[in-house]
Amino acid sequence: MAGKPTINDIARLAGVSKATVSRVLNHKPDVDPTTRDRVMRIVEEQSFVPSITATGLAGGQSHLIGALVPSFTWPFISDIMRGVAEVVGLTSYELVLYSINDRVRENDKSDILDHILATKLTSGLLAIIPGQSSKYVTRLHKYGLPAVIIDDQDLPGDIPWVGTDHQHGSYLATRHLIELGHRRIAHVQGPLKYLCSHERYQGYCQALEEAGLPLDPQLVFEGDFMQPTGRAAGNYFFSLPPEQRPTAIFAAADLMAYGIMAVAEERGLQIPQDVALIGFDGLDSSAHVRPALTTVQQPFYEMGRQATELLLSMLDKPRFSLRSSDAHLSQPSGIGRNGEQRQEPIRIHLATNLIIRESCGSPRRVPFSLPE
Amino acid sequence: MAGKPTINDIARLAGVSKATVSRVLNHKPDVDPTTRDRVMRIVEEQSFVPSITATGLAGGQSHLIGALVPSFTWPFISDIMRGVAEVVGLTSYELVLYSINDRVRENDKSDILDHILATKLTSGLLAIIPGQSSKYVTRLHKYGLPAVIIDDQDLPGDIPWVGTDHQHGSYLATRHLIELGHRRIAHVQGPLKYLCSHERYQGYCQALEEAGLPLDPQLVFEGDFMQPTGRAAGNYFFSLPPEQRPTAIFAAADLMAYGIMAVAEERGLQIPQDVALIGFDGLDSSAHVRPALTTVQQPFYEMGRQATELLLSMLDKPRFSLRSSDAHLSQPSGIGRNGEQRQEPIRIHLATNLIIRESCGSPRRVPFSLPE
DNA sequence: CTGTTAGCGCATTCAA
DNA sequence: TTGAATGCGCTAACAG
Repeated sequence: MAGKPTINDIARLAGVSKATVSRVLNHKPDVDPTTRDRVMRIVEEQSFVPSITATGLAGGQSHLIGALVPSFTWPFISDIMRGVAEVVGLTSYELVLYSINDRVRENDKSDILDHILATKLTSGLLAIIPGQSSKYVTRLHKYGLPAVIIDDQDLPGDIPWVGTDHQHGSYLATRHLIELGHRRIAHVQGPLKYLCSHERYQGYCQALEEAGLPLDPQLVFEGDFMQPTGRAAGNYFFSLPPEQRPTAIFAAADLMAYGIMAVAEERGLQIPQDVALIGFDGLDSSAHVRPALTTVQQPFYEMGRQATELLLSMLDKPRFSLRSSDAHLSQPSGIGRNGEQRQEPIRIHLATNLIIRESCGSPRRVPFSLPE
Repeated sequence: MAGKPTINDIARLAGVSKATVSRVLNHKPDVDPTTRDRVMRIVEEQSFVPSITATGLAGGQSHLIGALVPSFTWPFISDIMRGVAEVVGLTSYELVLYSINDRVRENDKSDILDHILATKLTSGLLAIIPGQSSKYVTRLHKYGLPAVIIDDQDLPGDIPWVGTDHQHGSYLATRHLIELGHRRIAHVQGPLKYLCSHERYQGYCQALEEAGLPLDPQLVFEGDFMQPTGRAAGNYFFSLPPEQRPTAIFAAADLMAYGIMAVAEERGLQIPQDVALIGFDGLDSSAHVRPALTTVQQPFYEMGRQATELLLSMLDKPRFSLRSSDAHLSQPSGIGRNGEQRQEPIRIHLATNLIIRESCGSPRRVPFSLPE
């Protein structure tokens, strides 16, 4: 019995058939308690763990879930994966990592999904896949592979989705600047090919509108979430004639805010005295830059958790129960544990958290009160 | 034939037995070229991909490799995983992620390894596991699961290892400071429970000694790689009487260097004018802090690649060949493709790269020449 | 060179 | 409540 004990060994040692061992292992109801105990004792003694491979083959359920991640270039992928791993660790599932190479062409993404579908290794998929590519995931879902999209996507598709409430987060950030007394607030957008960029922009607009402030197109700049476009935005805004210059900037990504900070320093502008700044994402490093950056924190870890729980519940494992959560379900109606009668796709929007630090400063001028 | 075609379908369509299909798929030599072509055509037509699960079960080789990662809290895990994923993507293997929860107690790490061993899901393991815990990995290796340790470890064990040449990297950094004219160079160590902390310290000592500079214990401070201990070190060094104060600091981690920068700023000290600073790790963010941080860049991505290639070669897949590399193999003798006659464990030390930026400044005083 | 026969380790019938 | 048989999709040993 060197190596790994098999179900046969356990059956022999316990004096029962392997069928019975299997029954015990799978918590079948119809097992004599005495027999069950005897089997369990041997199982523990031998620290027997059934082979996932064989279980998968025989049962048709692989007990593996896949995670499709866009390489690891984005810092928050780590946080999402922490959440995913945590939840998966609580179950008998294992996690298979599919990563999209950075240098991959758009078509290849489709190939990867084909591959995932073709190998049928995993019985469910968590997809962190930005922008347009998410449409490929929809196809998976059609072919019967349960999938959950995390955060980003093209259009609200017909596939379960867990992500951030981008609009509300942006609304909070912009509103905070307004409450501090700012009236000329600029916004650096993310790339407009991403839905979330629009959503964040909407939040910005919403706050302005609510406060009765005009939306000045001159104060809106399209970036790409990365530092260099932050610099570009900074240079643009800071070159505006003084009276048209924004007194505050809301950047749709912390990295872009860093770029603005760099430009400000180069030009001798003080943050927050000369211009207030708020970012979006809540990267760890934002607490460490100087001045520390006020930012809208996305609940990445929680996103990973919830998405995994959702997927697991779709896989319909009775031993796993979806925890009550603080999520805002956009469709509060019954989740329909069994996929059959799911009428509308589940979409979970997680709340953001505005972390107020130095970069947005204290109230300036007379803070005017907002409409309730 | 809805769903996924099986090897039976292919066999029928091609008019051969499944054994033959299997032979073709596995590139067996003894197959009639005509037959091979015919089978391949059907395989492509049906875009048939054999089930990894079944292949594993039948062949005893799971075609899965595991990656054990210490949660994702360390920023460079991402880079390592990028390298790993890249190489795995080139093969027919898939990657299973085992992550060690942060909150896990030391014993639980052993449990995870037991779990990995017990489930026998993967046929090889890549372990990124800091410090003491690596001893558990050694056991895996004993039980016949090929494993490669990435970077950190307790003692030079008897297990294949791929990591950074910490000592030489530190040597380069310290030497650079010496060449810039510094004579009082402080060092902030990593936690001494990690071997690499000692190695980095040794590199520091080596450079001092080579330059005939005294090793002043007062200028050595034990940190823990994190920012707060960097602050502590900064406060300590900057409180020293002026003539005992270091003119340069070599921190064994970028994060600790950040802490020093923060303290310097608080005290009105200029970097690099008042004190030069070099970090270790080469985090992306180090290029973006102000002043930009000179640092010893660890080849994380390359580490991931090489470790994976090494593991794959141990798994002895003929279709995969270990690329020639720029690594310094500590044991240049034949690697012994087949595990049998491996006399000594393979240890690959990858070279670091000193990235010179603003934080260490230009030469001060009269740069004195070093012994060749 | 190729087909046939056995399993790999387990879950799931079907009888008993 | 349990045991015996059958098969998941594939590889491997054996013949032919």
